[in-house]
Amino acid sequence: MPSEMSEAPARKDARARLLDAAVMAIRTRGYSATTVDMLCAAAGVTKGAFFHHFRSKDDLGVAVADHWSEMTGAIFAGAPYHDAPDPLARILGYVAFRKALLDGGIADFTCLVGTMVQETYETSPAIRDACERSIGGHAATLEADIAAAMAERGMAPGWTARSLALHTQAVIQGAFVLAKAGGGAEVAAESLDHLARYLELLFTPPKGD
Amino acid sequence: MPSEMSEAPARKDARARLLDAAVMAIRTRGYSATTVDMLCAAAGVTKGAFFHHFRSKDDLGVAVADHWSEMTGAIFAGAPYHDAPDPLARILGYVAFRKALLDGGIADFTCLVGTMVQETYETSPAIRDACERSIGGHAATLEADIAAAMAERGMAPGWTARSLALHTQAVIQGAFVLAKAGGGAEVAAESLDHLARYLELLFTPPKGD
DNA sequence: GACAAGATACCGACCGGTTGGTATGTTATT
DNA sequence: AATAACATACCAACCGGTCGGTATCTTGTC
Repeated sequence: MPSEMSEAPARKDARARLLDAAVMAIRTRGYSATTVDMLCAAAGVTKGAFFHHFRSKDDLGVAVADHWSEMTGAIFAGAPYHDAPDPLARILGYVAFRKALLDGGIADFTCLVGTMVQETYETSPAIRDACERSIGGHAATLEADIAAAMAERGMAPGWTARSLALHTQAVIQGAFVLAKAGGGAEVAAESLDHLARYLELLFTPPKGD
Repeated sequence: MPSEMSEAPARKDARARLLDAAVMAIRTRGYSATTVDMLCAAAGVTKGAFFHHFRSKDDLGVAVADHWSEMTGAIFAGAPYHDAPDPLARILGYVAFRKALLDGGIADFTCLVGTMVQETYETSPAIRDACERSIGGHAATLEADIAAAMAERGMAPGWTARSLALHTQAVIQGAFVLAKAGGGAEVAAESLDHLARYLELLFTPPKGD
């Protein structure tokens, strides 16, 4: 089997360059408006190379969603908020980390799979499933901390750790939509502030202990 | 000048049929993947009629966003939650109303302008502005109730009525993204439950009065 | 109220460019 | 010499948009 970490081939291979180009192009223009030709131009390869590595445009869509899962998985796995001893601090640290990520242009901080699934959920089940894996898998990394914070307080609320983890993702995805409509990261940041406030209120007993 | 409410012309005119077709097509497939030809086929008109009423596809995009604003504006203006005497009850009534709207297929309850702005925010300023007007205008209908609930309690928090109104829209938009990825309305409904819980906690003093 | 004149609504064939995709090379690595 | 990794050339279908034309409705004038 081909080793992924063989000697550096001087330049990244066409497949990796196409995936990187696809991430930015789709975040900027969406999936349907991103053409194979512009991907090849951005990656500096020809169409022959594209269809050597991907059977179809939809196949690229699935691959880029998986690529996105790996990219973001590495970023969040290496983030410092995991070091906090208190589960609630880790959860709030996650939200603060996401807020810190709201930097640069809109295409630089918005979510590839969130954008892609809006266009393809009905027409391409394979892409939709890849997007669901990406979002669901990321939400799962929060679930343990949420469950720990609940157990620490002996909470038995009418909601589950999973539903709260998914809710955080809903806020984040929605914040991106508003940022695109309103033209800036500020609206998104304020929404993340509300999310952090909700989490604090949820895990703070109504009467001082 | 031609009266808009003249004798019913037996069938809706082509422009209205095209706008209705565009609402469903774009909610299902997105803006870019929706072609002028399929719109004409769905509306039962020809391309000549399309370009008689709209200068371009983007012009249709702007018109359908405005059409959406009018449609949803009428629905929410006529909804019963406005009758509650308490401002907080009206706010929670709004969230409950939105939850009740989560019915039917995904394309039947998701947001046209939220979908459209994700694809066009960078490439079509006119469409993006129309989507911003739609979302911002809808959020503004919540702002007065939020401000009233704040004033009623003498609150002076670190957030504004507008930011909370926009946050509700972020949750709703994000819930739609998760519904498309996860394939159902249940995830969206649970996120709206979290939103309602946040609003209750926000407007409930931490100590019993 | 008859009638010319113009505006409006709509049709469907057509156009140049673009689309995703293919067939067939050529080159580099093992 | 196999095989993977590309490049070149090409295609049929489709894309948004244009065009000349027609039917209908409105309006002003006598």
